[in-house]
Amino acid sequence: MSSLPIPAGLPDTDRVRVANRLHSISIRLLRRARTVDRETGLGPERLSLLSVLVFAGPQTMSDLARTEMVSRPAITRIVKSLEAFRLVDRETDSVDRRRVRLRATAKGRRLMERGRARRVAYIAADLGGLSKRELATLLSATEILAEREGRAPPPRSSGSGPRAASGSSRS
Amino acid sequence: MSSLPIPAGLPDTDRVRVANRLHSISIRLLRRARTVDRETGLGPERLSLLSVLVFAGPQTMSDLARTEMVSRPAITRIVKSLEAFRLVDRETDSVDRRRVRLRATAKGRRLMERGRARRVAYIAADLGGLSKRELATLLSATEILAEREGRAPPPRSSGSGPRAASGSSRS
DNA sequence: GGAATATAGTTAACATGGTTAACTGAATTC
DNA sequence: GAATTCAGTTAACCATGTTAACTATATTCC
Repeated sequence: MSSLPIPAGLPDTDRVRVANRLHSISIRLLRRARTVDRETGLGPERLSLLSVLVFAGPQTMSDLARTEMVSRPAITRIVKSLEAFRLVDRETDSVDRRRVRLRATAKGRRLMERGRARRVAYIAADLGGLSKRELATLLSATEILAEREGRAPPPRSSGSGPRAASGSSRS
Repeated sequence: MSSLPIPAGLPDTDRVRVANRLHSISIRLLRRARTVDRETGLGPERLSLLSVLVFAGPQTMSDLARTEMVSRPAITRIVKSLEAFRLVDRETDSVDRRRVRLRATAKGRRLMERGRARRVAYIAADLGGLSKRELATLLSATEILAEREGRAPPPRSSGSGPRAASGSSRS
C-alpha cells in the first residue's frame, strides 16, 4: 500500500506521478505527526487558529475566518476559548472600532513553538537511517517545493493541468 | 511565510531541515487538495473511512476504529450513513458472528477513485512550470519517501492514541 | 456443561465545533 | 443625517466526536 497506482483517467507523466506520491506521503506524514499534538491539550481548530496568529502575526476576526476558511461565528467561539486560556488577547482597533485585533500572547507563542518543535522532531526521527545522498535529494526537493509556495497559485480551471475536483481523503 | 525557521531546541541538521519543510509543505498541499473533496458530497470522515475500505480492503468495525483512530461508536455511525448511500455494505462473519465485515461497494470504489483522481490532478496542476530537472529531483525524493513507508515505523516512545486533541495544523 | 469473563458492535447522553439567520453597533454613502 | 454596509456576536440547529452502559456472541476454565 505504499505507493498507490496512478488514478484512472490521468496520464502517467512524471508530474502526475510526483503528485500522486506527494499526496499519499503527505497524508501519512501528517497523520503520524498529529499524534504528538495531544500534548498541547488543545484540539486541531484552536491549534490551527493559534498558529496563524503566531506565524502570520495579529489578525482581525474576519481575517481569521478567511484564512481558516470557516465562518465568523466559529472564529468568535474559538477565540473566546483561547482567550480563556490566556493564549490570545484582543484589542479593539482605535481607528475602526468595529475591528478586533487578535494577538497570540507570549504564553500562546511558547505553546505553539513547543508544539511545532515536537512535530518536526517526530518527523525528523522518521527520517533516521537515510543516507547522506538521499537526504541531499530530499533537501533539494523540499527547497523546490517550498520555493513554489511563495509564488502565486497557478491559474486553475480550463488551462493546462488536470481539473480541480474533489476528494478522497485517505492514502 | 513559505519556509518557517527551524523550531527552537532542534539542531539545524539536514534531517531537521527536511522534516521542517516537509511538515509545512504537506500541510499546505493537503489543505488545497481538500478543497476539491466537496464535490463528492461526503465530508472528510466518511471519505476517509471509505478510502480505507477501498484501498486496504474489507475490514471489521473494530479494524476501522483502529485505523481511523476513532471510537467504535463513531465508526458505527459513519458506516451507517455510508450504507444508506450504498457506498459500503456489511456481511456478518460466518465464523465469529459478532464480527461485521465491511466492504466498499462498486459504487463506493468508483466514487473513491474519481475523488482521488481529482485530488491528484489538482496537485499535478500545481506542479506546472517545473523544469525537467526539478521534476526529476522531486521524482527521486518521492521515491525515497514512498519506499520508506513500506518499512516498519521507527520505535517510538509514548506512541499513538485516539485522535483527541490534535493538530497544530496551520502554517 | 455451564458460570465467569472477554470481545464486537450498538445505543444513549453529552460535549464541541461547524453552519445560517437575525441582531448590535460602528463606519460610510449619498 | 438617513440609509447602507461592515465587523462581530448571539441563537438555533446539525454533524461528529466521546464515554458509559447494554446486547449478543466467544472463550476460559472449573
